[in-house]
Amino acid sequence: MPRLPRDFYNRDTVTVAHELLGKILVHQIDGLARMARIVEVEAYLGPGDLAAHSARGLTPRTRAMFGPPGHAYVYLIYGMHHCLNVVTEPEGSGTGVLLRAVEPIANIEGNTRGPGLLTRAMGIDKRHYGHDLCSDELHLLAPLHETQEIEIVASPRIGVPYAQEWADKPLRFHILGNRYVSRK
DNA sequence: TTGGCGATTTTC
DNA sequence: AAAATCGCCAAA
Repeated sequence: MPRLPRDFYNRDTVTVAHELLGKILVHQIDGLARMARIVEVEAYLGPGDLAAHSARGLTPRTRAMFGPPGHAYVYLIYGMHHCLNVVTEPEGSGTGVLLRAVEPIANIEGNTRGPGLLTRAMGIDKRHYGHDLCSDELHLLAPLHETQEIEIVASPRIGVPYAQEWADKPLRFHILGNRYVSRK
């Protein structure tokens, strides 16, 4: 299967979010490839998006989100869970896509239905902050052909009621009918 | 230096 | 419905 090139990520964030659905996340640990299919994501559109961390501006924490596309923005939430984002658009944009749920394919143990759960199951944590997603260790693959056409459902993002008019925008996307989506 | 809080998950 | 748990960041 072809690995997604950096150019894939250097595009409009909503476009990338849509196209990430059905792609395969790969993390190599001790020669073992943990693989899972992305079934749910959320788009964060930069400093103007009040739900995005980058709305706070360039800080030590958001540095990776303002970095070049095709890298990982990992953060710790509620003091106990890691979340993985894919950085999109040209360097400095502060945009990215949160991976919220994946479907296990190979070498995966445990629940993957939720942003904190999928990072745990994939073995991803702060060590991967700013990590290159075009690397041998951590990258994404495009299936040669979809087993079936993917239907995308849009809905408001989870857990951002404070973001005022941005709270209700339909920037969460998931694969219609997939059982590994984090919520009904 | 300090205090409030969060792109969550689990349990009561 | 509420706890668990800690790094980030704005304010002082």
